Amino acid sequence: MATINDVATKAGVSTATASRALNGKSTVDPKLAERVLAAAAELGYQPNGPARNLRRQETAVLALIISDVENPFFTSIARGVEDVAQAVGYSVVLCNSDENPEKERRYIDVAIQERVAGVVLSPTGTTTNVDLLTARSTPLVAVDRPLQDAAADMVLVDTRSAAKEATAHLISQGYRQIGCITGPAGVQTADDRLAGYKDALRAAKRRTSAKLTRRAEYRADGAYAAAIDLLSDSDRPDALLVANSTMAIGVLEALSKLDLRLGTDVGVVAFDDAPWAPLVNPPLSVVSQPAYDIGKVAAQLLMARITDSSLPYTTTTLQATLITRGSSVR
Amino acid sequence: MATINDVATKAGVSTATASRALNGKSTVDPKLAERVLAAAAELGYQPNGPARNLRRQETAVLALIISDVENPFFTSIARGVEDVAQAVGYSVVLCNSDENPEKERRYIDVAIQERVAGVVLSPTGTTTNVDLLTARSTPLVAVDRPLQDAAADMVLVDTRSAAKEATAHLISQGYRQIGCITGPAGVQTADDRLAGYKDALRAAKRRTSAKLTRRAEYRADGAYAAAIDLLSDSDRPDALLVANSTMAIGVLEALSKLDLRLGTDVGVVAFDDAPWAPLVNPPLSVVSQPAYDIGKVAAQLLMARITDSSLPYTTTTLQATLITRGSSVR
DNA sequence: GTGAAAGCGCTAACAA
DNA sequence: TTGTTAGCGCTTTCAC
Repeated sequence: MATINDVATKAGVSTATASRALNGKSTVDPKLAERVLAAAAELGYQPNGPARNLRRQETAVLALIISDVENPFFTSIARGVEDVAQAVGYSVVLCNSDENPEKERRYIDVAIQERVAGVVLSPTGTTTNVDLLTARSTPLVAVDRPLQDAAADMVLVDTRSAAKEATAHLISQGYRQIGCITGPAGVQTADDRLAGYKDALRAAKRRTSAKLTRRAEYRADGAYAAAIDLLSDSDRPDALLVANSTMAIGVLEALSKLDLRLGTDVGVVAFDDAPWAPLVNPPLSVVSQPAYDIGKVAAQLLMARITDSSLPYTTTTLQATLITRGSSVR
Repeated sequence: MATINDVATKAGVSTATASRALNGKSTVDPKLAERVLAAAAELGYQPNGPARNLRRQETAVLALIISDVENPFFTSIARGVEDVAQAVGYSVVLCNSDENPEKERRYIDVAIQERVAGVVLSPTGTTTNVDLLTARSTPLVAVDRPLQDAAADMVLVDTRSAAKEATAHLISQGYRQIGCITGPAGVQTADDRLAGYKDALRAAKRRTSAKLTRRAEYRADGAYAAAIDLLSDSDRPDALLVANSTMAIGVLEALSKLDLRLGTDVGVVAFDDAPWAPLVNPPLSVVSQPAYDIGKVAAQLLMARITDSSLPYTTTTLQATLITRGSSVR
């Protein structure tokens, strides 16, 4: 493994000059610079990242800790973060906390230990402890879910009013008993979507009933069980607001299992416009969240704060849009 | 930022002892060790990763370079890799090459510069240059797609015979004109699936015709265009083998656009058992690849080679399984 | 514009 | 069992 010393020797200059040339500093004789570059190429020189990072006390790496790599919503965020980071020469390391606070904590530790330049985090809970990050003043942006009074920028979606709008849409389509399947209590997006659902019922002077709402992990299987439970009742709901697209899969499976027709027997609107949503029969109505933009904005905020740590903390709230398709029409 | 020196001072020992205690070496007096640990906790000590990596000349990090984060097939692989790595205390950084050889090269550079312990790569092409890795003897495992005579383990899927089996299934179901939509030439999985398709036609003494096959990027939009093109012909195919699940989305959109009924008008079998596959109407028949296991095996091979670099290179070929559902039945 | 030299924080000889 | 010390590869003063 050629080091910068080897390159310097080969080019007949000091390591200092080699370093300057390799980093494109202007204060170096073009002839020398060329010799250094040539030597580096010839030796197949690759800078030693750890050494550089140690010396510089900083890295050009962002950590992106998301709660579920297998959820298209989060991978879209990842794309947004990555595109911004790439453009300014930063790398992104993706860590999957799997909705597991323990794993999340481990990855935060790793991020600190590797001295990453900044962290984008979709917290597993509002109580996620980011003090370690704050203590070392590692820039942090929370996405999708807010963090209780943390020193961090946040990029959120106005998911409560989106849920309200979606529910109001179901009401306007003539569904009478509208239920809701949402995520675990304490997960802000889950609570917000449930709240928005209730907002709409209240606005329409409908009674809300605990019998019509279910909570489950943000996964297909939990949603499947919840849907079976909800829809097996004789007084079953005739429409459902579903809190994300993985859950929607479980709900649609339940419908099919119970021989209930989507749209006709049970209207459905689900959060997240998964690529397959238009393909089911009838096509699935969704609340489309601007996932890519969330990632993009988050990365921009992070880069800005890396450059200038004195910036005030901001919360950006993006809008979601209701896309009505056949599944919410009688 | 407390350093190990601060911890040592606070505990009243030398840095060496502090280091040993922190790393759980047995050769240290339990009393002292305890004092060190207490001091570390009190100071909120977090080891400096770059310094440690520089000194140790190794990192407990694996790089996983995949060609599409938004494809469930690859995220399943990621889960497999991650689970194995976690279990032995390694971190995984996920890099998205986006089927772009340029990005792929950049990430390989990053992996080398950060001196990762090993790389799992789904190469964008067979010609992907991994010489840099080989030169520094960084352990490498290629997944999904083979690498031409590279010093690497490989974990592949017998996708050619799976394609043959899927096509034979379509033939047995009475489809007469079977077409194929596959990925770009030069991408081994794309070529293999096409070859398997032809194998089956040949075995059934059917003529193969270039008019029935199309190539496109492994994306929904490309497959959509290809399907529209293929199915608009008066002599259109009455069944299609589709090379992955993102493409399947495009194909199903095309079917719907052209008002052709899945299964009845056009039988379809697609690669990859996406979570939504059972939900379309009729449910989509698929070739299910053991993605999670690919990742798991790859990580195990990598860990083994990190431990013992003299191991012979192996190629593991896993089987795919045909899951027939309604979309391939008349 | 260039070089000599210090030092980032850590681990691992080597000595005691 | 513990401490002293060198040095991983790099960047960056500082002096010239």
